[in-house]
Order: sequence, then structure tokens, then C-alpha cells
Amino acid sequence: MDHQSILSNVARHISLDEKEIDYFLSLLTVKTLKKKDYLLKAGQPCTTINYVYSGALRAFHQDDSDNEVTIMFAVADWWITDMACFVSQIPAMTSIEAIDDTCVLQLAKDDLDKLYIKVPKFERYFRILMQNSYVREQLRTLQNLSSPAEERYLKFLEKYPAMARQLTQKQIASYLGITPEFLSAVRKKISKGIIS
Amino acid sequence: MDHQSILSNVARHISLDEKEIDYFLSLLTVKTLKKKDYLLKAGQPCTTINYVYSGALRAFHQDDSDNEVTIMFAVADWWITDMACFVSQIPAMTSIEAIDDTCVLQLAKDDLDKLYIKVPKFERYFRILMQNSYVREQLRTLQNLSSPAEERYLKFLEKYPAMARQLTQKQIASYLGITPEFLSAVRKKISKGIIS
DNA sequence: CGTCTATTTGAATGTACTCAAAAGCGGTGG
DNA sequence: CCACCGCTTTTGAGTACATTCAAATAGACG
Repeated sequence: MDHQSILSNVARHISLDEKEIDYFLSLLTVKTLKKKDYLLKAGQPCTTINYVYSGALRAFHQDDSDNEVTIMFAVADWWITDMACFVSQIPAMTSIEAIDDTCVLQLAKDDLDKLYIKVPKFERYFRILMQNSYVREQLRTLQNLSSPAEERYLKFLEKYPAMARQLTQKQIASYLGITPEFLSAVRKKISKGIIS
Repeated sequence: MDHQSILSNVARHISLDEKEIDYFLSLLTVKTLKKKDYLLKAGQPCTTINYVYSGALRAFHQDDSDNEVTIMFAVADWWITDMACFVSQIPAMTSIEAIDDTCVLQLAKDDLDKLYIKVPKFERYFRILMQNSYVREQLRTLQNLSSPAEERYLKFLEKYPAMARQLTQKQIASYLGITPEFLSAVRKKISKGIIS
């Protein structure tokens, strides 16, 4: 396993010496998933935070009437977990499935807590990650509330073009909070507009 | 000015000695606002993160067609800023107005950066704050996408009962992403249901 | 008391959903 | 290599949720 990518992610925010690097890496566990495998199932304990080394994952919530809402996608160099349940150690409300053959590096809650104590610089690293996630999520809320589906779809394509190419329309629709049927209609309308 | 409330907020997450407390407090500036005053206007630089000592604030975004979307409310013991613009020091996209006579403690970006260096424990403190904000915001996204307005309104009342009492329906509507007219209709429907 | 804003009401409209069915597409086994 | 299976995407009709606009009513505050 090549740890270069996770280390350069970390290095973008904090500097570690040899020892700290070794300790950090010693806490990581490799896990490989085949397309459609689950990294986490709703109801199970959520014990790890996961760095995506390769592939792609989708976190989603299933409501009472079985409608799926996609909470987030994660591709290479992203972290993913059910944050609410990871931090409070209650059963997951979210499922995470591989939408491609995927390899993740797992960091267990207990080990992360130790890491915070042994190498406090990681508080900073994760503070910045959480801050970015918060900002991203707030922006998403804003767009959900202020823009119609067509605009949200176009913005999504613009913001995550690489991700969009890997995803089915059904998956994108569930991220935008619309039905696949309606996304299909939106796309039709857009393509007509483009002919101009 | 009584600093007990901000200190006990901090103390819920990290322990500080006398010196650290003094240093932290020395970075804070008191600002009082009257109802309808602005703490931040869209377009201005967003230089501070603000702890609400008393009163209530509303952060909102005005889109191209002048529709207001409320991003968050903050009452006593909450922090508020335009996080995206605070961290990247670009002009604010958000305005923050007092919806009551309000008193905040302001911490400037530069001072926060110094604080992180001098007292790294604050990385932990804000890491936890950001983490909670992220989780809260993610949950909000989930509910926006999966629940109709009536359910979102009832959940809001349930989750923030004290806040709801301070807010007008117009303000609540703009947080839920619906028009005041429709919120009025929703309330009418609910009250009819209750007669049962 | 008057003014300003919030809230309610109603009609017409638009956005998005449900359900059902057809068409397209990718993989798998024969 | 083709035929079939399962899943995604498209299409369309009917419906539900939410908006717009306008006007009436109610509250808050100086």
C-alpha cells in the first residue's frame, strides 16, 4: 500500500516528523471493497473514519418510506464516515456503499482519540477538514433552498465534473433531492435549450 | 462584562489555566447591537467570529432575485460568522442582523490564528465546534431533501423551541426555505388537525 | 391614533412527484 | 455471438406541494 496520497493530504495542512508519520500510518487499516459492497450499514456501529485511496463511495439515508437521500459522495483523497454516529458512537443512521471497486484507509475512533493526544497537530488537521465540510454543507443547504432543480443540477456538474461522470443519474438525483424521473425531464429541457 | 458564559462554554471542551484564560479573554472585543442593526453586511470583509452573549442574530443570504434565505440563527451561547468568508477572507456573501438587542464577543481572524499558535488546545475546541456544526448542517440537508415543509416546520419547533418563540413566522419560513404565505397555510392545516 | 410590517386568505400557476409502461443498456450464460 | 435478465432512463398522464400576486386583516410600535 502506497501511503503517499494520504500523507500529502495531511501535509497540506500540518507538518509531521518521521516518528509522527510512522505512528499515524500504524493506526491505519487497509480495506478493499468491490462495487456494491457496503462500508457501513445503517444500524451498525460506526467505528471508523475512512480515507478513500481509490474508487468511489456513496453515503445515503433511507427514510421511513424507503426513499433514499444521498448525503455525500467520496472519491479518491476524500474522507467519509457517518460523522454524527462516529463522534457519538451511536448506531449509524447512514449506509455507505462502494459505487466502484474501492480501497480505503480506516482510522478507528479509539485510535483517532489517541492520535489527538499523542500528536495534537491532528486536532488542527481535522479542525480544518471539519471547517471545510461545514462550509460545503452550508452552501449546499443554501442552494437547496434557493435554487430550482435545474440550476442545482447544472451547479453540481460544474462543481464535481469528474464525480458526475462516474455516477448514474439515479445517484445524482438522490443527491439533488429529486426523483430520477424528474432529473430525466430536467436534462431533456436543458438539451433542448442548448440546440439554440 | 461577565465572561463566565463564554468560559464555561470553552470549559465544556478544553481546560485552560489562568494565563491561557487571560490571554483568550484579552483577544475578545465586546460589541452591542440594537435590534435590526447589522453585525455584517454582504460584500464587506468578514473579519470576526462572534460569540453571542445575549440576544439573537440571523445570518441570511440574498439571492439574485432578492429572495432571502436564512442560513442560521444564533442565540445566547452560540458562535456565528460567515464561515466561508471568515476562513478565506473574501468578501461576505452573507449578512448578519440582530433580531433583538444583542451583545456579542468578537474574535478577530488574526487573533484566532495567534490563539491557535499560542494555545493549541483551541484547535481542539474549534475542531469540536466545527464538527458539531457540520453534523447539524448535514442533518438539515437531509431533512430539506426528504421531508415536506409541514414536517420540517414541526421538527424545527421541536428542536429549537426557545428560538422559535423569539422568531417571526417570516423568519422561520426563510429558514425552512418556504414562503411566509405557505407557512401560514401549513400552520392552519396543523391547527385544524389538532382539534381532532 | 396612525403607520408599518407581519400574517392570513384565495385564485391562478409552476415545480416536482407518483405511477405505469416502454425503451435502452450492460452483463451473463448458453 | 446472441438472447435474456435486471436495472437505468425516458415518456406521459394525473396529482400534490409550494409559489406568485393581490387584497384584507391583524399586530406592534412610536
